[in-house]
Amino acid sequence: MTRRATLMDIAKDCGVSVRSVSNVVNDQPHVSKALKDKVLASCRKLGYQPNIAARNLRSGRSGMIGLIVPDVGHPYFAALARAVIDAARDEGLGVLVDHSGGTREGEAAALMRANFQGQFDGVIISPVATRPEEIAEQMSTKCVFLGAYADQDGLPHVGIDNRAAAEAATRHLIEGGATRIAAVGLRDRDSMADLRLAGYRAALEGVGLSVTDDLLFTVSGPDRAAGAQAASAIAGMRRRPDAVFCFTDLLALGLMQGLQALGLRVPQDVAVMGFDDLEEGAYATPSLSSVALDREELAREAVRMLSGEATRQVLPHQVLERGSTRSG
Amino acid sequence: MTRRATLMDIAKDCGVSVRSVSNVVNDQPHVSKALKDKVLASCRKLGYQPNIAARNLRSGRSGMIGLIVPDVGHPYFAALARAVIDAARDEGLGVLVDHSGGTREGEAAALMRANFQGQFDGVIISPVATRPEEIAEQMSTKCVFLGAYADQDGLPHVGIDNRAAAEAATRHLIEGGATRIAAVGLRDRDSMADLRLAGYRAALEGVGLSVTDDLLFTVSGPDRAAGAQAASAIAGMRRRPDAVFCFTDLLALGLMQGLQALGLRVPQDVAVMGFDDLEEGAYATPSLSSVALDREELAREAVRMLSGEATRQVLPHQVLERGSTRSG
DNA sequence: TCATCAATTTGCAACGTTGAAAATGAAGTT
DNA sequence: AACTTCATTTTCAACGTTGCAAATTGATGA
Repeated sequence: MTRRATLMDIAKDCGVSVRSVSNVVNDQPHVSKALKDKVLASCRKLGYQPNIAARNLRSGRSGMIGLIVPDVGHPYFAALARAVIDAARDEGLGVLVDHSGGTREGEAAALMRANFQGQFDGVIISPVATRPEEIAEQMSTKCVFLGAYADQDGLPHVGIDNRAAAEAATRHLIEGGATRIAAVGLRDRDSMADLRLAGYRAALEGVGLSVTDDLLFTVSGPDRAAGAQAASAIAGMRRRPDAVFCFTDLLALGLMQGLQALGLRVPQDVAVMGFDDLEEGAYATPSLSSVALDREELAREAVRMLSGEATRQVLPHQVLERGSTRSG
Repeated sequence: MTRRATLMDIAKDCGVSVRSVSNVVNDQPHVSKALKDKVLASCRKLGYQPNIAARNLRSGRSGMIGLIVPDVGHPYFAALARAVIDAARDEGLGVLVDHSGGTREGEAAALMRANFQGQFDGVIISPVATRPEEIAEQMSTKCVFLGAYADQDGLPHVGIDNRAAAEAATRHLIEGGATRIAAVGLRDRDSMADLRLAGYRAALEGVGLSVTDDLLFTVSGPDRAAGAQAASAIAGMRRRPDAVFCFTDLLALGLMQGLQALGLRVPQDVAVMGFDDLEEGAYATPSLSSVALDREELAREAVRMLSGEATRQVLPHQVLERGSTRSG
């Protein structure tokens, strides 16, 4: 195991200056073909690999971005991470992934690590429990926020119009004939949920349906178990809803499974609408209706924003009708 | 926007040498309390953040490891990534995640990026289409292989005994009363699948059941769709199997959904066994029996192995009986 | 032939940190 | 008083790269 070759080794081998080798390696203009060939041959011969740390030190950039999500194991964020990694790759960037657990302390810790860990060329973050202004303030690198925050002016941000999307989703249930529609989601501190709740409200009020508290179910987590729990609560109601709008697909999947285990049919007894368009939802029984967005576009936009000036992108969404809301 | 503070700034501010500041920042022994206090106060005052690139250059290590999986969006690898990130964090390491798509070219490209992208302190990789020796050969960093490769001597490797696990899973189906058991999985180039197939064979032969080719289904991909496709094939068989062993949970989930859509009951008509213990399987209808391993332990072991000497760890597995194989 | 100019190549210094070893200084020993 | 010991602090020189500006080369035109 011998020392890695450096620019100087190549330079000596070729009998040229270190700087010239660097020029070749970095594809600078004004390099003669002869030099280039000679140097590249030598690089291959000696197995030259640039020392990224040195390059980073000198250039001040790292070629890496950070991605902070609540939980990479969660299907939604897994899909998001994939999209971000692909988008970053297209820009020649690597992605260091970290997760926060979705708690305030967890997010604070992840931010610390991001500040400390590396010189990121930027950080993409999906915050849950911490306000973007607060995050931007304590970060030493440019941050782009991914997801859905209402009105944080000036902070770079990519997402969809959650309120409008939730309203459209709820309206879809109404158009399917539902008249008593429950909402299931997180509430506490989660501004995304607030927006979706507002959309749900707006849809009901838009057709003169009243929103009563007994139709609102706050869940304990963003997972299937929480959805299943909501299912028991809903199945046991005196006046059972004929449709449920879940703020995320994972909740909806847990809910569907719970309802069915309790002998209710989806969508005949209860229609179910999710949000996120997880692949898993398309394969559930019945397949889950959901709100979709273009994740790849979302990721590309976020990565682009890290190096650009734009600060706010609202991407389109789409309500997908599948088995869980298909009447008849 | 002013320049970031460096060790030298702190040194000047405190009237001590740069090296002393470094000593404090790095918690070296033999630092007087007075110096330490003075320096730390100054660091806070000037908002000092160490320059990681410089540190990396000087120390020759980066505090980062690479993780290369076929697809971070795949639930199994998403869960794995989470575990690796957690394990790495405990060692003070960050994880740069990349995916290969599971093809030979994709893996080659990911390896290139890993070699180039950064000076990793190590790379953890779950190869699919490329042989570990081949990978180890072209990597400039230490690699630990995650998953299940048969007999690659000397290469650091963590996994379970796939053959034994598959045998146990199949035996579980036999003990449930199945006599005609199909196997569904990838075949091509995927040595993990080979091992599982071998285990399946061994279990059948162990009780005198013959393994016929019509019971072996090769799928086109590692996803639900492929499982659903297998379902049609199986449902349409002249002599239909009474149980199916799928080499992964995702296949099993697609299969179950497919079978049910075709009017077959699981497990009454066909019992289904998966492999991987995805959270999703526990919430399927019926819940999916599967082979489990301790992912956190797997990840910890892999990370540990990057800095250690050990080269081979076989972790225990466990067959979980759930609804999809529960008779009566 | 010589000045001019563009294309190509080079030297120097710095990026911010840490390893190695040397210097300092206080306390203890002979 | 001279010598050792030990904790603490400092000096010096890299680590491998690239920005800058200057130097060299070779060709062109006067």
